[in-house]
Amino acid sequence: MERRGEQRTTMTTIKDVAKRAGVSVSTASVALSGRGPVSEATRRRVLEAAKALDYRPNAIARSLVTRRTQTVGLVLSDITDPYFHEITKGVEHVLSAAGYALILADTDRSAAKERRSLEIFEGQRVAGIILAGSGTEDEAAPLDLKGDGIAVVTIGRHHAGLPFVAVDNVKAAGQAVAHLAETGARRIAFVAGPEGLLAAEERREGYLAALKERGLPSCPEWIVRGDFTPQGGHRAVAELLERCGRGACPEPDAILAANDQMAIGVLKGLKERGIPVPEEIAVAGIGGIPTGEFVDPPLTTVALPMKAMGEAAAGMLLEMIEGGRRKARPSVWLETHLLVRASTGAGRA
Amino acid sequence: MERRGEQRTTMTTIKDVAKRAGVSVSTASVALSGRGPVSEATRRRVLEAAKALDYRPNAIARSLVTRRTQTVGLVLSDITDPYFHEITKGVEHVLSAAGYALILADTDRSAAKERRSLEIFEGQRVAGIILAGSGTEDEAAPLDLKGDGIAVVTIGRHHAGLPFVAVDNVKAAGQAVAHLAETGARRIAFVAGPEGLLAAEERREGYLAALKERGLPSCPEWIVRGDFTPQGGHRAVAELLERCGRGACPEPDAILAANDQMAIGVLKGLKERGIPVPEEIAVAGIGGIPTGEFVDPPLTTVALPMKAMGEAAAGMLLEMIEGGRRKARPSVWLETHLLVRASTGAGRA
DNA sequence: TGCCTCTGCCGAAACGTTTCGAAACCCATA
DNA sequence: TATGGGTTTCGAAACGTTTCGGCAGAGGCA
Repeated sequence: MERRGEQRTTMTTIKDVAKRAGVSVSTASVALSGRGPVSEATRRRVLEAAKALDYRPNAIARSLVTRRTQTVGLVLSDITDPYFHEITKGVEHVLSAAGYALILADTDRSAAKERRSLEIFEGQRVAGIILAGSGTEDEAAPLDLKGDGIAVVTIGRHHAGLPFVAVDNVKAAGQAVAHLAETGARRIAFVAGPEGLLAAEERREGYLAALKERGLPSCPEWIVRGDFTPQGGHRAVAELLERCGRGACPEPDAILAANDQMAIGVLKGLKERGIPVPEEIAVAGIGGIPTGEFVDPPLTTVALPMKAMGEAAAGMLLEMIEGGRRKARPSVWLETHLLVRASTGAGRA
Repeated sequence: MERRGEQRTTMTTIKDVAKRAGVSVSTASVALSGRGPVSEATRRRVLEAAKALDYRPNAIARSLVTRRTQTVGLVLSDITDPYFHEITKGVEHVLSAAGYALILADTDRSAAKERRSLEIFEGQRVAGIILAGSGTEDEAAPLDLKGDGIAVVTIGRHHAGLPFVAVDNVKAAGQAVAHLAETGARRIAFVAGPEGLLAAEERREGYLAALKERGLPSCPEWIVRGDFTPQGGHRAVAELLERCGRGACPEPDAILAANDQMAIGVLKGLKERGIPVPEEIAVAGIGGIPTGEFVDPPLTTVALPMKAMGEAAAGMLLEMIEGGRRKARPSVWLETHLLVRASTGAGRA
């Protein structure tokens, strides 16, 4: 029998309101929504009754008949990653201002959990879904959604054949390399992100392209893989210093990390070894997370407009939901900008 | 007319499944939920049909008739504040494992937005609500919820007459003071949190109590108000150094900040002034946010078990929802623990 | 006065489920 | 062949809304 909970949700219904106001249910509905013609007198009576009874329309019943909900789902790969905080904030602001509820799902970077979350969203009949964070494998699942009338927008997954909000990661990495070069770096190492992750690969590509473009030397030993965490950056710097110098490659005079989190780990690693930053090795990241300002030395980075990305994605989604098919859905590229701080700055040759 | 969206959600319904399997709707329902007696043969046919049609039960319709949803709301005051990240993660994990959807609301520390979020939650008929982050004013609104059968658990708001998960902030501040004293500090300053915020006041109280208990001097000029942000901590240290030394109070030899964010701001301020930490002034925080490990010097802090708090709150809520009135609802206090790092450590007298 | 139009209100149907009581079926027993 | 009991299936009602067609009454015009 599986006798579960007693959630006796006996809140007041529109029927109660109608009775108290002495009108039919349909009239009450019309009066409350202001959708049809009602005399001023009854309108007032209904509103009064609703207030007196503390009536709260049942969104569930409403959705059932209108076949439309005021909820959207946000899927992200790890709510603990600073990258998502501002995104989430932006999304939440736009949605709640429009009267939508935000359902959050954290996939822990697991494709299975992502799939499951999407199923729950479908069950809830969300009006739309925002996919943030990186599908590595399994780009098929989100595509399935297109079938059943759920609007989808992705953030930073511009390859999936869905409308997206993104930044140019190739260019972002290029900005960082350019800046490092301008401050005198000649041997720039790179701490890459997790394999197969789109943003990570693009930044790597941008790094290599920028080296070539500027005629800077490149060396396979200067590229070491991380996992987008500070711990990963910390390990990476150990590996980097160990393998360079004794092999064919000389030690780098700058390190670019594919995200800020790793850059912060790099700083910590260098400090532990007593290597002065930026005098001996300059360090830069990509991301622009708030913490970067407070580490030592403060971190130079290429800032991504995260909050704007969240807002843009939510805005696009709302247009798609409320505008129906008529609205075009222009994906958008947002600009990144260099944030120079001390980790590449003063004291440098 | 306000002609809105075209969200034509024409997904397959249980009726389609029933037709394909050649049974009635009610039989299909029973077969799918495994709730009543069905012959093995029809059960299989129904399941097959459901799979073939990619049937996804409509949670909305289900909720309407069962008068029960599988959603819970989480209200927090600022999703950007690291304090909430682990909490949110813990909550999400427990809920999604139980098949519940998490609706997120960010109040931006505004009582009006909190009230509005709660109204939306009521409209959605969430099964339960978790209130994290600090209601300063307006503790009445959450209490109203008790009326209409929505379970409520608070995190860190143990004064509101609702079941709660909390830490002993007084004791936490005491732990920090004790540690500072043990490392030789005699003149401990305090960067307080925002006025009226419960956790902030308790930590302040704990700081004062601990000073008294250990016979350490206290001085009103050593207490300066912050706002729980790094910028606030940064400003606070400026104010502190300005007002002390020239007045009646000597300069402090340690600073305890009411949260880690402010402590990080304090570190930055001291560094800018060339004051060595911990040699001249030791610094500690309360919170245990990840960033603390990566600032310079790494921050000593009293760690709060944030993820466990989220998990505990979600667990309690589920018990209340599924267990009905029978279940007792024991509020819980979780333990804090000191995390010693360099900001109070080596190099100290 | 009679007819028409407009305004304001109402009843009923529908949305997609679950659940409950009753009908239908099967087989065994009398 | 009837009766009975147990199993399986079915039909209908219900959940709380919105929406649509229609109906009553008021007012305008001839």
